Amino acid sequence: MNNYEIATVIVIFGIIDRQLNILLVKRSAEPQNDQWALPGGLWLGDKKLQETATDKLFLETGAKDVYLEQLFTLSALNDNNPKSMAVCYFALVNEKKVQLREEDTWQPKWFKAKEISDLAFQNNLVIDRALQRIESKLQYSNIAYSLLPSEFTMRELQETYEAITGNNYDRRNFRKRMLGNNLIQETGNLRKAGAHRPSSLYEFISKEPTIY
Amino acid sequence: MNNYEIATVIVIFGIIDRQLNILLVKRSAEPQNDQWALPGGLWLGDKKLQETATDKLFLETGAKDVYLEQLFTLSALNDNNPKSMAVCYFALVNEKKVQLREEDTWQPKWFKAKEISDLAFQNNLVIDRALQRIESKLQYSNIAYSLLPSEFTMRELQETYEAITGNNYDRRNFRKRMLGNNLIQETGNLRKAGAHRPSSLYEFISKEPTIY
DNA sequence: GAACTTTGTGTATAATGTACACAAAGTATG
DNA sequence: CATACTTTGTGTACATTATACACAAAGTTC
Repeated sequence: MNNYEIATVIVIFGIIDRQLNILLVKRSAEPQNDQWALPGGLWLGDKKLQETATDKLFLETGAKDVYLEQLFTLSALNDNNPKSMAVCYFALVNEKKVQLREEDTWQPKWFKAKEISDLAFQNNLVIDRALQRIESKLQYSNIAYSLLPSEFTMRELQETYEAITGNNYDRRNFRKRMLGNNLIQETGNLRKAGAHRPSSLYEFISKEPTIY
Repeated sequence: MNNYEIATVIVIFGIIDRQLNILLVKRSAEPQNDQWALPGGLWLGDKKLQETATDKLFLETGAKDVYLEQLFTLSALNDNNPKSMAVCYFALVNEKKVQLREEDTWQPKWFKAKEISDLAFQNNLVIDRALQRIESKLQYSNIAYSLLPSEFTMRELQETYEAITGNNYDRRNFRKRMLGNNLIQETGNLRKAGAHRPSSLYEFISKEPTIY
């Protein structure tokens, strides 16, 4: 009777070498065979939308309990089918904890966010919106917890922020801002890491995703 | 083969007597017969999603070229059908320019936002998110243009803001803030309206919807 | 022309954000 | 084991922004 084509699409962010990366997979099917694209899959209606995205995220990265938020929904994603639509998400994962899927076709790979261009299926639009969203939420929410280990140094936190926004912050002011936000606290532990004063370790007070 | 049920749902805001109102329609079909609900309709895939919402908005209110923004997408809106989903929008209309549809069943009616409760189909969730979104966008965007006539007094603008946020602002500081935002400007026209000094009229510099 | 009502404006203070320099706590080296 | 080295940790002066607050201006009404 009808031929709706409903997909979920995820922009998965990770930080590698102080740079914001996005996970892409290579398509091994028409249309757009052999092109890199955002991971995603069809929604069959057998579970909730968000679960479909969560499952896909786990499949590609093995990541669980990470920050995942809906971005928006696009129609006519596939030019050939006006009844196609995509519900788009973005997720933040700690790249070091992640185990990328290793299989035949559709292998995932990290790409620097700044260097991605000319993807098919409006993927660039989705990425742009995801970048805007992550940057603005960084200012007032705890979403960075999902990119970092449970304990981290102030410097690591700062480098995470800098990777996302592209700015450089003053070390002293950054510390004041973060501690003033009441989002993180000292754990009491120290980390000795070289010929210098050891650093205090911090943690996010809450790891509940902030919705608005 | 499949039985997807894809709907668009719109939270239509208007201001009446300095109070934020939301347009509801009464259902005249099962399920939830005779209950008030957010206006919406099925997406048939014959046009883009946003157009479906625009058309529905026009049908209910006669409003065109108003601010309309996507909120988010919900699955399992209809408990009886897991393959149902709703793409939710919110819109801002100038209540005085609006001509509500007057027909048999499904007649629309304004309700004060604060007094709405216990709607079906997760409608309360949708309204909550719409309220959060409109309030936060008000702070840095021009979306209020859609609630006001093209020329308005500073007081009318302030009352609009107060109706939405529920706050009272200092007249002088509000004026400074608004003029500092570079969103509005004087038109040069005055309005004489009673036994007092006439008021300058203002307009939004741009009426392009601000996306982020 | 006196009373009344709303519009329009400036200034002092508080709060916040930004710029910036030096001491503290370790390790490595001779 | 004293000195050099490197990164962490902290305080203060300044600029910018937000907030509180009072009086003159421009009309209408009586």
